Amino acid sequence: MPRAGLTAAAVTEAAAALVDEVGFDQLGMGLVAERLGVKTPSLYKHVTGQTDLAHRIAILAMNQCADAIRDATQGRAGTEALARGAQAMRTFVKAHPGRYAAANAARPTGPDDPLIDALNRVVDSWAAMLHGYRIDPDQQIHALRMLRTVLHGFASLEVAGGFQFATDIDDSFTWMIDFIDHGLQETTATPTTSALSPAGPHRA
Amino acid sequence: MPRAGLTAAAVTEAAAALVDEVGFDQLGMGLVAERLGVKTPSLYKHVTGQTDLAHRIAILAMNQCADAIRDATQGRAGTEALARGAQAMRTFVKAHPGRYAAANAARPTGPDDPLIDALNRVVDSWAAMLHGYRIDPDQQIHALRMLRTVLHGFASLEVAGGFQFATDIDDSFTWMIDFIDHGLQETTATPTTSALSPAGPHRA
DNA sequence: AAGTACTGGCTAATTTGATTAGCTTTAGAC
DNA sequence: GTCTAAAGCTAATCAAATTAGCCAGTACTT
Repeated sequence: MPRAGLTAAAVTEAAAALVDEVGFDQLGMGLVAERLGVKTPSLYKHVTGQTDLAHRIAILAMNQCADAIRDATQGRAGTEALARGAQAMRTFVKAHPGRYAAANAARPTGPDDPLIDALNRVVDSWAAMLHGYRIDPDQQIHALRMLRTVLHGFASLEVAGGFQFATDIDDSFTWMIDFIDHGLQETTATPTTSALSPAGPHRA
Repeated sequence: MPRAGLTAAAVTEAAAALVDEVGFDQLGMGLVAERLGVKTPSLYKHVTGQTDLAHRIAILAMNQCADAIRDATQGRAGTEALARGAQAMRTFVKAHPGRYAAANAARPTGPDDPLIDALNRVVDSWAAMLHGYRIDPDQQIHALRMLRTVLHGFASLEVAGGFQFATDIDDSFTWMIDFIDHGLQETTATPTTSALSPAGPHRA
């Protein structure tokens, strides 16, 4: 009987494809093994267990997501980079809902977890997109967190089927990104006082 | 041997308290039973199983969240309602991370699932908050989705420990809400052309 | 080409946790 | 006081992950 010739990476790929189809919460060693034409215990020669496998899917997902964003924003800046980066992110998540869910569920195991590097690659891409906006350095961190919040929030809600009417969702997304874009431009252009805090964040 | 006097609601409450402490992914019938001073199989007299229990936690969570937002925004409008409602939401999620996670994981079982009502109560609150902004009816849906996106995204990232530096997170949140508030005011005030689409969403 | 060590995959056994079956006794109605 | 429906219990069942230990295929040496 010939061998399957598996490897940790191959198992991870198969599992990632699986969760994209059946949902992350349906991940099981049995299903992965079946898909690879192998018996369940064989998987343990390549991954230490289901937890490890989920963690590997998360790393794969974040790196692929980072690649997609990088490719989409290469050589662009400001508004255009934001629009393309955001679209790339959303497209990736819609195409790979299961591995995105895995990425959200994963927790770094330590300070040198490759998952952290992968996450940082994504965040760095967004930080780069913001450079085109000449934002006050003090506000960079807040703008970056808002970007993460918005992109993660939208992807997360959409994947979870959180939006009632499937129609118009594309419109809502571009509307939202446009809203952010306008606001970011005003952040530097128009000193304003805030109604929420005495000296609002929109000051230049 | 006296009875524990349990009920479906009591089991749900105990389970909700449990997941807030140990995390939603640690939910288990054994832990819930132990906390109630009862043997595991006894729980099945009140809930049909773990899936049902998680679903009940989700409904409880959404209703409590809706209550919190309603109480915080009663009689307020516009900027103030937005600021208070958003803070109420965030406060609730930080106090009850486990049940919020349960709410995110839950899927409605049918068209008349109480979970849908609970979700709608939250969304309605936000829609009410937006009324203070005199937004073009065509854009209401987009603004509402943005609000959901932002509030859910932030809560979700924060609960997951997604923000690296714990300091400044309060500042980031108010900054972000302030950013949204300014943008929403401009949405009606300043007709603008969009860089992303020929006729942008910021038109009046 | 044969020998050999390593490694991948298998079967069988173990463990953990959810769920079900069936019994016993309480709490409330009459 | 008795009677009935339901609450809680113990014991049994089921499903899925994981572990133990065996055997064969691969690759490397000579």
